[in-house]
Amino acid sequence: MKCVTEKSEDKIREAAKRVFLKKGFDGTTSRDIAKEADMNIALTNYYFRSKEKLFLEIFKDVLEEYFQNMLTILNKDIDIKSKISEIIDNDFAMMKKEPDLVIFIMNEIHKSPQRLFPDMSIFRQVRETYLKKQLEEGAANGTLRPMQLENILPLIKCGVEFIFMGKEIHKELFMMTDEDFEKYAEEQKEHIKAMVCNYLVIG
Amino acid sequence: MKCVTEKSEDKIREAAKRVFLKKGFDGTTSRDIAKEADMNIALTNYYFRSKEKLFLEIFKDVLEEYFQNMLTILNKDIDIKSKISEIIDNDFAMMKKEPDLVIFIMNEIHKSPQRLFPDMSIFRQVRETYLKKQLEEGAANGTLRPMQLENILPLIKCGVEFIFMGKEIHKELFMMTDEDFEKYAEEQKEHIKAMVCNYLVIG
DNA sequence: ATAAATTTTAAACAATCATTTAAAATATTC
DNA sequence: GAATATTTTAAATGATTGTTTAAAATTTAT
Repeated sequence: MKCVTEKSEDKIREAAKRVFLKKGFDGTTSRDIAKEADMNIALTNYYFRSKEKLFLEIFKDVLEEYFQNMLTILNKDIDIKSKISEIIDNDFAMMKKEPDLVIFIMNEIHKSPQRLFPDMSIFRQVRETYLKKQLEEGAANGTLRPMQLENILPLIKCGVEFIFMGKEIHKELFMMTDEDFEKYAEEQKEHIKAMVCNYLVIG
Repeated sequence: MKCVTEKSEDKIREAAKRVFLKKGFDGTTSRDIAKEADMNIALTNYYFRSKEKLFLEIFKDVLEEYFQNMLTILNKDIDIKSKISEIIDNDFAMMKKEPDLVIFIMNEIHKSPQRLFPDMSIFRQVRETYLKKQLEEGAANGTLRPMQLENILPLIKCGVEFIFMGKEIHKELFMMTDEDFEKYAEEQKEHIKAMVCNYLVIG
C-alpha cells in the first residue's frame, strides 16, 4: 500500500539523521529529535528502543552513504586520470550537499571506534575494486608509480575533505567570505587533481 | 614564591584540557573534569565561573598550540623543499603526541564557529610569514608554480592530518593493526612530501 | 459493528546536568 | 596570635537527561 503521509518511523529516522549530523551523538537529545520530527518524545523509544540504537542504525546508513558513490567510481572501466578526477568531483559534490557528513563520521569514530563497526561488508568492497587491479597493472608496465590502494586513496580524498571539514577555520584564517570560499574550493579541487595525477602517473 | 604542589587552578585547567580533547565539549561534564583533576566539583566554577568559560580558555590555548610550531617553521630561512618537509614532520609528530587535537579543533569549530574565534592574532601571523615571500619570489623567477599560501598550505597539511584524524577508520578499512598503521603512516608521510614538492617546485 | 491490535499521547520516572550556597578548613596579614 | 582573606567542602538547587508508564486515540481484523 502506498501512503501519501510518511510513516512515523521514517519521519523520526530522517529527523534523527539531520540532528545527529549537525550536533553529534553527545550534543543531541531525544527531545531534539522528537521536535525536529514534530512527534511525541515517547515515539523515538517506541520505534527504536533507545537513542543509542537509533544512532547506530543511522550511523550505518551514513557510513554507507559516504562510501557508496566512490565505490561505483572505483569500479568503473576508465583510465586512472579520469577516475581520480571523478572521485574528487564526487567528493566535492558530497561535501557541498552534506557539509556535516565527513566531520561527523570522523569525530564519532574517533571518540568510540569499537561500537561503530558492525558487519561492514562495504569495507571489503572498497578494498577489492577494479582500481586495485589498475594500480597493479600500471605498476607492472611502468605507467604508474608503484602504490597500494591504501596509499593513493587517502591522497585523492584528503584534499577536498580537509578544506570542507575545516571550512570555517579556513575562512577565518584566510579572511574569506562564503563566496570567496566557493571560488577557493574550486581552485583547490583542480590543484589536487593535477598534483595527485602528476605524482601517480609516470611521464 | 615557588610552590612544589601545583596550584588548583592549573590542575583543573590541565585536567579539563585532557577531558575536553578526548570527549569534546558536549561529551564532557563538570564532574568528569573534577574527577580527572581529583578536586571538588564546585572548584571548577569557583575558578572559571562556568564550564563554557573554562572551555573557551582552553580552546584558545589549543588553537595556538596547533599553529605555533608551524608558524616558527614557516618563518625559517630555509629552502622551500626543506620547509615543506619540516612542516610535514612537525605535523606528524604533533598527531602522534596529541592524537585528539586536530579532530577536536575541527569538530568544535564546525559545530559552533562563531563562539570560538576571539582576537586570534595568530591567524594574522600565519598569513604573513616568510613562506609567503618565498612563494612570491619563486613564482616571479619561475622556480615555483605560482600558488597562494592558502592553496599550498592545506595541501601540505591535509595528508598527514587526514590519516591520523581517521586513524581508526583507516585501520578498519585496510585491516591494519596499530603496528601496521605506524609503518603505513611513515610511508604516507614520504609520499606526501614528494608529491607536494614535485607539484610546487618546477624542474 | 465489535473486538483486538497498534499507534500516539501527556505525564511521570529516577538519574544526572551545571551551578550555587553557606559553612568549614586553611592560609595570609597585621 | 587574633583578625582577615582565601580555598575547599558537602549539600542542595532547579533544569534537563533518557526512558517508561498507562491511558487515550486510531487502525486493523473479524
